[in-house]
Amino acid sequence: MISERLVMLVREKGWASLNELQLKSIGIVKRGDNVLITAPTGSGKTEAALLPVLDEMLRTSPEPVSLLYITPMRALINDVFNRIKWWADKLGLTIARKHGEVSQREKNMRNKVKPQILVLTPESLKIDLDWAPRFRENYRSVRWIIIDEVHEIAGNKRGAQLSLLLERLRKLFSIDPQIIALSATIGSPEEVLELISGSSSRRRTVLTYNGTRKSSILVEYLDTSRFTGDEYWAKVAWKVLGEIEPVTIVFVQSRYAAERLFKELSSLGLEEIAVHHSSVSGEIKEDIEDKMRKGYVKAVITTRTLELGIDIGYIKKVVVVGSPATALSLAQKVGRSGHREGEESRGVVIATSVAELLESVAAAENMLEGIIEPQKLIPCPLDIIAREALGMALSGVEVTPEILASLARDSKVCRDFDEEQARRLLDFLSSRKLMKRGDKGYRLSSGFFKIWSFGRDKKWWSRDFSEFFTVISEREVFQVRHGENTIGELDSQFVYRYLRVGDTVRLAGRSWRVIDIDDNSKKISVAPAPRETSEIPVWRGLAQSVSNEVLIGVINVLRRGVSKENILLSEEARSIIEKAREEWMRINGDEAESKVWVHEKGDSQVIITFMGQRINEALGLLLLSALSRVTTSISLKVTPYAVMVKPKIDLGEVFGRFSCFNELKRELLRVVDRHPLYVSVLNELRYSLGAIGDKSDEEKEFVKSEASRQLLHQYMDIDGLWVMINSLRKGEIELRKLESEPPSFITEELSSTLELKPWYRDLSGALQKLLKGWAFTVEEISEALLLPARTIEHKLKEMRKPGSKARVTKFIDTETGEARWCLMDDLPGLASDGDFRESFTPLDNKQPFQLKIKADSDDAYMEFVFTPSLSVISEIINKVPFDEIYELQVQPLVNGIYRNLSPRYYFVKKSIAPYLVLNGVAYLQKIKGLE
DNA sequence: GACCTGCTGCGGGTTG
Repeated sequence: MISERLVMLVREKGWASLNELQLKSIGIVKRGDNVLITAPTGSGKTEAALLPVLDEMLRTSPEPVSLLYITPMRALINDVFNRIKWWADKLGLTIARKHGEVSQREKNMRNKVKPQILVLTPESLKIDLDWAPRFRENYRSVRWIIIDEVHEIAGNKRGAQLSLLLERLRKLFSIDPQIIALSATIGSPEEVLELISGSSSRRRTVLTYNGTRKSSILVEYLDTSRFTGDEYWAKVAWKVLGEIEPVTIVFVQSRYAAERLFKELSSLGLEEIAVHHSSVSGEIKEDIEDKMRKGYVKAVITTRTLELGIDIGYIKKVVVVGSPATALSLAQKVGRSGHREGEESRGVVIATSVAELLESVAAAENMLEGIIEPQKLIPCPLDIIAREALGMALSGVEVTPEILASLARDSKVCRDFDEEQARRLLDFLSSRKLMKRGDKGYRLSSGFFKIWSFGRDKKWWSRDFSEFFTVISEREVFQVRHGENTIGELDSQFVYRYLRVGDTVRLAGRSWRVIDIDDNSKKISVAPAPRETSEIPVWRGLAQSVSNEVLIGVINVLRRGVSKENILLSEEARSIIEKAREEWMRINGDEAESKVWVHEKGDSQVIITFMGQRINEALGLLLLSALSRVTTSISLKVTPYAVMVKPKIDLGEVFGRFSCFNELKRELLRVVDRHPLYVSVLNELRYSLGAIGDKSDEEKEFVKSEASRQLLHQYMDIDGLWVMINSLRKGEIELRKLESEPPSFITEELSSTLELKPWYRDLSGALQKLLKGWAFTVEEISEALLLPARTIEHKLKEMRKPGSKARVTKFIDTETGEARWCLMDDLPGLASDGDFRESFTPLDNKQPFQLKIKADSDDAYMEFVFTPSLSVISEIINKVPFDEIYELQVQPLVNGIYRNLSPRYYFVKKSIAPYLVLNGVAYLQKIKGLE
């Protein structure tokens, strides 16, 4: 099947023969189909794709560049480059590699010695298509494209980007290169193949190869519920220590956990172990990988970094600490072990809670059954399409709506993208000055280089030009500071979702009270706080969410017990599962039909749905919107099993409000921009669409609706929620009250989940808009904006200070005695003829009062005596030698019992001071009258 | 103290 020359080389490599996968793939690849080969790591995939292509290349000695080998990771490029180079050198083929860390010198060589084979990242391909006019011409002769580790990008925005790039390549040179994609076991191979095939006219073939390798999974339970801090880690370390058989990979869920466990294992006397995660330098990582190949280490503690890509030699065993959450992630981790033909992959999962235990068993069952989660791509991500439009313009093309629409459609990134939508996108980019109309279409405009800047005339919001080519956004963190000292960093998603001013958070081994959160500078100021029970533990609540497939598996385990034979359970794990099953059966009995249970306790309500994270997230958003009409203090927790909400709400009534899907969707869209994750989604879009700079406050409807759409798609399942509501309405699912306690693992899971809190992006802008022309109490504002009162009050106090963009002030509503806030500039209007006139009108203007004023908190008061009329007061105030008053106080001249009630006003501009003095007098006279 | 992935081209000039 392949030429003699290659066969000789296979022998020279020392291989007895090609393996089953390689033999199978040669025939299929030679047919010229677009192929997706799914096979476990270490089964010789690279050669399976490469050999038939090399064979063809030998026959035709094609022009440079004829083979593109694309992989999503730099480390993998270096690895693959060296492997292919061995063949290329022997066969007299030219080869080059390209990624961000390849030296300029090596990159420059490409134009001198043209490579027939080019190994590169999707981002480097984009650079060539957008920005390398000279080298780009070589792509004309591309005949094969191998895409390695395609499962790493098919489900995310990099996948959409690559799909668009491949389509651009086809259209640019009217070519139809053969696509050969390589992937680990995935859930939706056909769709992935379709996405990268785009408009190619070649036949599609999926080649699935499971090999002879079997897996066995041991699930263990470690009860950590009574332990915290050092004790917790000591317990985990002991457990892990007992599992290590060289070489073992131990997967944990955070870099911190990796370092902490390493320390603990070392102190237990374990030597020859290492830590591997993204913050470890590349050099050290390579050294560790080398030691693994040589068997010089006993164990490596790692995050996901060792799940990806390169060859790490023979691994005896894999240990996973915590819930694997998806069968895909478990399969990829366990697949790292037992690379010898015919040998088992051995995985041990250590669950640290009952829910984790159930999820681990379910994930293991799914994995062994081959139930792997499908890749879920956001359909039609406008930000990614915009980047391709800009990229084409950067390459000198005038982009027309026709070109853009057919590119998006043919690439399958956006199947129903029409010219009208394309025109709207291009018009929006033009309105943001990234593009402008040319003779035939849209060209690049100077605004593009203001965002993606070369360093000259850089604005504070500018990004480096090179960042234009990647869709991976920088990990955003808030810096936590106590005075001048930096305490640590917190992930922005964590902050948006769970942290508010006034909360107590645990960080760097102590408790801190949050004093201020500045969204612009991404800084949080804190002060030491006494230990409280209500503090927020940073490490909880943000783990990867449990997939629906695993959730269904959990329900099966609860109904039927553990069914697979190759899942081993420790005695303890088995009895814990039995206990959980008993509790489950106690409330559900043997009845097959689904129910939604509602359990009330005190002022809170637990809704047990078992419908998964995404439906429950949507339900949470719906409850947030419903409750916001009733109250201002809402507490909400979301898990895949249940939603907890405070205060209680009549669910039947809430669900009854919607008679069709569109009504439900409209309601959710109304409140979605207050969802804490909205900010992160929006931030990701803003740069691609140019929605930044001065006008960022008034987000254009265009950007807002795209951000809402992506948020709903990514984190919530509103179709699923509608199915649930509709089934409840039709009586197919029962809404039943649960009188007894819910199963304890559900309560346990809820208690370790953090409260979700609404977030307002640009809160001062929202307050400014709301307050315009009127005056509200904090309670009223908090209700209107769905935010806790203390957050509002904090912001308003900040906004009254000089220098604030929209200054506010507060006065007393004499009718109710409540404080009302308004825009400082609105005060004269409200005082003279608004509904609040009474609050600024003294009942008696003969009675003398005393006025006390100071410019700063340390200053002494200036004191004046006056009788209340606007002109008299203004005259007095004008004697004050400063424009900004720090504190202003009005007192009755005669001592009385209400002397202590003298109203005080802070941060007052001199021009509005007379009105506040009148307000103080009116208030004092009112309560005097009440005496 | 969630995790992971990526990131100018081209040609002319100077220096050893």
